[in-house]
Amino acid sequence: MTAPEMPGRPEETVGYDPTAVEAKWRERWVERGTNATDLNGERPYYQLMMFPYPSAEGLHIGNLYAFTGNDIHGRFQRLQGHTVLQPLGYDAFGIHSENFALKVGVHPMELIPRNVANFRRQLDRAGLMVDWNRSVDTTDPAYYKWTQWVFLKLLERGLAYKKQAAVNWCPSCKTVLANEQVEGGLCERCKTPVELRSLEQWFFRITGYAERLLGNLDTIDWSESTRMAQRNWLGRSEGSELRFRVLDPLTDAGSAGVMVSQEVTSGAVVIPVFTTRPDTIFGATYMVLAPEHPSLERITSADQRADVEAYRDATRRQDIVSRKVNKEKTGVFTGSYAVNPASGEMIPVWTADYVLMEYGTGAIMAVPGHDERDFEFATQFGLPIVRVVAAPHEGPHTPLAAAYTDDADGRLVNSEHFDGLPVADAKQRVTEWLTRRGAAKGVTTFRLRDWCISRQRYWGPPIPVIYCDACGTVPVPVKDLPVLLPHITDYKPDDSGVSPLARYEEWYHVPCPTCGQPARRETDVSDTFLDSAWYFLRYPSVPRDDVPFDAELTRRWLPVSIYIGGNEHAVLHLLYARFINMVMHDAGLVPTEEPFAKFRAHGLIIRDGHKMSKSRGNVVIPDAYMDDWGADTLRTYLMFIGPFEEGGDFRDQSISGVRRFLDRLFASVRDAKGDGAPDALVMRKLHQTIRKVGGDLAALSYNTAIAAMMEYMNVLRRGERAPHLAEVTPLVLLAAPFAPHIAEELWEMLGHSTSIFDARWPEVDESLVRDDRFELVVQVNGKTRGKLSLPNAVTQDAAVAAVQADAALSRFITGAPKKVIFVPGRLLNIVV
RNA sequence: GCCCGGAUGGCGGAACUGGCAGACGCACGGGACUCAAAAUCCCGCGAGGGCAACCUCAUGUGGGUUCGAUCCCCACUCUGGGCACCA
Repeated sequence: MTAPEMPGRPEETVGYDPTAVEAKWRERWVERGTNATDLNGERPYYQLMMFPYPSAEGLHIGNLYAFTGNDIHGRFQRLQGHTVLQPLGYDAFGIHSENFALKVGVHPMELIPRNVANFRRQLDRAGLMVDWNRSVDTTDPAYYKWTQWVFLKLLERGLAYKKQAAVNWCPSCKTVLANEQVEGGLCERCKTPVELRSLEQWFFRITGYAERLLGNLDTIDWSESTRMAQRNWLGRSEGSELRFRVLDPLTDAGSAGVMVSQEVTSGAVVIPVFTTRPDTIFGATYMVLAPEHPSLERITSADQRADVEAYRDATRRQDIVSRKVNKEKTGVFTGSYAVNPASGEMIPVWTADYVLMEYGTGAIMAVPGHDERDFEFATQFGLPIVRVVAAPHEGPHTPLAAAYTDDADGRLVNSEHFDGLPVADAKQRVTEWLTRRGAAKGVTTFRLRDWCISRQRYWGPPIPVIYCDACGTVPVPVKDLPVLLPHITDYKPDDSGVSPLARYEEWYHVPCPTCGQPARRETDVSDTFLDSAWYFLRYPSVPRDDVPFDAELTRRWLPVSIYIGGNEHAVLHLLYARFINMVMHDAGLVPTEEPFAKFRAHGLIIRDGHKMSKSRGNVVIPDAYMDDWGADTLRTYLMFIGPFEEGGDFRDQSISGVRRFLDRLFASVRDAKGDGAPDALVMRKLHQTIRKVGGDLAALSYNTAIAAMMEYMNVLRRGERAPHLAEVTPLVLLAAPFAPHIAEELWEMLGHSTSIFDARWPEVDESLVRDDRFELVVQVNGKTRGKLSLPNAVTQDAAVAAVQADAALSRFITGAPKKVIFVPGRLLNIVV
């Protein structure tokens, strides 16, 4: 021990110097290789945190919050005897970096290493148990070589394809956005209204995995809110596909009021529609096709052609915002009629942009009586509204003031032989009936679209494909990877719809790998989300250069034991990562379908009741707090603010309480003595605390774990007595995950020459915790009136007798007890 | 509009499976130490009443179930988030 012994008067020398202690242990950890993971070690535990984007501003307090919560869990698992792999890397490709580089006029290839170095410095200061031997940087050719390999793997498995598609185009970022990157019609990055543009794009067939991505959600240990967000995003609906015959306007000359017999409609176009309410088929009074529907032109009558084309052109030009914000419905009659397959009636066919080509079949049967949108449209254009469901108090002709969409206790009306059936029964019966007439039942539709991964930008991994006039689309051979991103000075995007790389002929001219003739490279780069969709597979295999991930190591370390990150990635990153992992599993390269056995979203840190923002000037700079208080105090305080999964409010005032706790911890160890026997009551509290903290750490309930340690500290330091070594040594271990530097220092003061993180978590001694007496809560008529200390084995009768013998309690009992509720070991309630 | 979650002292928050509401910390008040201050240590700290022992009220609002409700049920208010013309 280095400090002088001053039992009884610790207050004069309380306190420690975090700056010196933390610097010492940062160095010592590097020297000893404390944070390096032996990948062949026993009981592997893969502790993963979402890797950061290394911004120029440096580490954000939100990053630090997430990483600290992660680190504490990882350190705890290590103390539990696991070999913990806790890697961290950088997600440095993407529009964010590129835009920033353009703004400050520094090439991203110079900017990113600078930012990474600054991040690394801050991360080291925070005392994270990160194995830097297994880091990744998505912009490093040694990494994106394998991102390109992932693309080729999907191409090989028929999961990557190219198509001309209307895509979301941000006129400000000058690039295509994935649906996930459009929020309310605005670019999530720059808030510019997104336009529709038709471009040739690479897509991943994630929709083919929708059913499994949904089904597996029930099998993984994730926060319910995250799973719910994914379910909503996948948006599965089950229904039927009905076939509507549209009479050919050329041969049938169909017009209002003219019934055309089915025999003369042989040239009719059949248009499938998807519905979740086949029971309302008799109420389908018109049909609507999306303006982009391929059959629209075929069915439009000559006299309506001009109107329909004008409408289609108008909607095409319109950006998503005005389509979605303009609530009033627009549409045009096509001049054609379709046959309602249930009633045989002729119903008009319209086109309107409230029907989306991307969902279902791009055409609907409109049931204005029982669908709000159809009701609005029918009202606006004077189309017939027919009631086919009636609530208990309504009849078949009760007028509809609005769409009646409630299907709980309605019964069918105006539906021929189905009249009177409750909706639930009708759904089944009508579906069966329609199925016999050519409809398809049990059809599922997803809201999810295929993942567009093309980006017409510079700062990303080039998509590894070559176009040859003779051989067509040729994948770059794996041996030729990586397709290096060239260092070009003019990487500013333009309106051309192609990547800046397309301006560099010397780069994109390349001989065809198959025939050797002159060919051209793909000039688009891939979406940043592809970089992050597989990085967790890479960590254990760094620095292998011959494979993306080693078979043996992957089998040993995957799936990830626990993944911690922000809920803002609930539907983007987490869904893509699950998809890519599932594909790799199908390819036999990864042991499980799901990459993350357990996922927990951490909360957000706000400050003084408000979200942190530069404009508000309330941003917490981690460096400043580490200077003033030390990293250990900042870490512990962040975790003490509130439940880790909920976040909390950062208040400057409150941090002092945590620092006081660490000062007292330091003083306790320094003052502890080894002679004599430890105090029995203190030891009981200690072992209760060991149990409590262990349980809380496993459950990420860090705030209550810290409270429990503080509570123990209050017991430990009560009175003038110097603590006993046996009373403080386990406490150092409990505090170690939170405050690793001071814990190492104290561990050394306690005479250890190896790292505290190579020690073991203290065992709970149940014999110390157990007590043969307990505090019985005494209630009279449900009101607590006091408590009695009684033996554990006390019977109800004995407990009642004890209460009656106690003057302070028995005075509440007036008359004979009517009823007695006795909860052994806890409570006695006497009802009089 | 639909789907999740939340609301507890001056503040952040705690409370196992329906069983002592307010742990722990901050702020605040009082005391010890000091010439003094800071630091440190000790005591108090939901509201109202009482000299006191104690009593009454109290977990967003209004009902309900129960011996007993912060916890379960119904209705509502406010609030955070997700989805949103998805047929």
